[in-house]
Amino acid sequence: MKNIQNVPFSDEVDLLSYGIFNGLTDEEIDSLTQSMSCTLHKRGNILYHEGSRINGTYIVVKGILKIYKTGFDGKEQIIRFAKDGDLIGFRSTISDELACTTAKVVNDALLCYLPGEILTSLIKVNPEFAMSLMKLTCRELGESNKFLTDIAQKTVRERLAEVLLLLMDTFDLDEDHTLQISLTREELANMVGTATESVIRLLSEFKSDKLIELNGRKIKLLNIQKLIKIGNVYI
Amino acid sequence: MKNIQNVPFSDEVDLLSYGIFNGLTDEEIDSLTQSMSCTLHKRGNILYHEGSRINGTYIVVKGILKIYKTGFDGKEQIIRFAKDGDLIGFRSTISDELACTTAKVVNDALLCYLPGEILTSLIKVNPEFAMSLMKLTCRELGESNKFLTDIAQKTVRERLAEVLLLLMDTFDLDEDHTLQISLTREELANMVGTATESVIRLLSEFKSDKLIELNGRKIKLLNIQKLIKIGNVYI
DNA sequence: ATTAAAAAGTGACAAATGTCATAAAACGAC
DNA sequence: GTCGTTTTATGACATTTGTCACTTTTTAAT
Repeated sequence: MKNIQNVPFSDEVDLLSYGIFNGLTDEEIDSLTQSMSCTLHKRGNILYHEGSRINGTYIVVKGILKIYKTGFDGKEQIIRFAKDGDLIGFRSTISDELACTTAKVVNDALLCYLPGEILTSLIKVNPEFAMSLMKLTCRELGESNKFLTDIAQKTVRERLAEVLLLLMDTFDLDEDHTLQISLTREELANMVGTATESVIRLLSEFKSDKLIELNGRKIKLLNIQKLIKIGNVYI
Repeated sequence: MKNIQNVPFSDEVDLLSYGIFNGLTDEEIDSLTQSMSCTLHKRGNILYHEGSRINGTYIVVKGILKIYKTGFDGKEQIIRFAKDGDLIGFRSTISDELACTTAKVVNDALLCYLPGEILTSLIKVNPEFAMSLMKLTCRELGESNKFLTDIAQKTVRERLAEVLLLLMDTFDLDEDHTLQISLTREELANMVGTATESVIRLLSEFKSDKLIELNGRKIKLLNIQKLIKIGNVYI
């Protein structure tokens, strides 16, 4: 099992570079850094399962994870991705519920674990941090509600276009206008909320329509304006 | 315009009866009560619109509101209902974003408005309150993600059964096993995420199958076990 | 390099759901 | 109570989307 590997030098992780920790005093940062334990995780590794008890939060220092729920028939629904600087798992810790999602490593990741007591004591001691965390959660809630509405009302075609744009916003394009993240067709389907075959067919259509270019899992966006129009994406 | 009516006696509202304010000191409660302004709102009244700036939160003392988003083609998607003891609007206030939903009165409501500065100062001064509010938001986020997955993966039939059960949990049944809230077919459709006609047809089916009884907008649940099974609702 | 497993792609078809048109019923304002 | 409006209901039909079966291609492990 070399899927997880301990990383001793947690002090080399600069918490202050992540906006969320901005309001902390030097002592608080030091103490946090001491309480953290950092680990390297390989692609495919599952950090926690839906239904398990997590008592803390992971800071994503490097890498990408997908956060998904499993439907009653076993199909995944990807809720969001977590990347550098994101916190994961704190929702369950704070709400004092079991994990309602599974977190799986998509790109090899360096993660730092912060025990729940440290997190909650920090919330109680530093109101600015509490406020930041709350802001974060509220924004996430806003996004979740927006996506809920889209899934309920938009067609698969619209949602696929939207998801491509969302991936562009989240992971950027390289110099070649290619999405910096590569997902399987199934994973795309699990974001869009549709069948894998539908994604395959629609991607081919988009390709025929010169909106994108496909090269294995690499997707190059050729006509973003048109994608925005197709996806009915505003702002 | 008698849709809104001022209510002078805000001190008659007992904040402590709402769990969220439990951690507050007597002085904090007093000060909150002084800062509150309470109003009576008639059915149909809109408290705030999606895209507007709200700078505060409303405490629902009595009544029911629906919280919904409007899709790009004007169709409503109901996100949740707010009832006695619920807080609404604080998401935008805290995340410092425009309202991402509209709040409309479904059953005449008594609402108390708490200005944003009071809310944020309370968060900063009382960590226990901050924690409660965060817990609330995290739970809401969990629910939103769950519903997102359901809409993405379940059939309309399953979702309708689920929504009926959700309404049962939220608003209870009366002695007659009838849902204590009455919604139009269109509103049900806007919860389920489907067309009004589909809801009408499926309700008729449920009725034929002796799962429910219909009497105008009153829905009587005859076979909850079967509804749970149809909706694939666990726990 | 070889090979097994996973992923991508395609066609045919079925099922679910939305749309439109229209009629009947219920509701609310006056 | 009456009238106009909204809601509910129903049928016919089109469209979207999912499912299944199968082939080809890609990927990853040895």
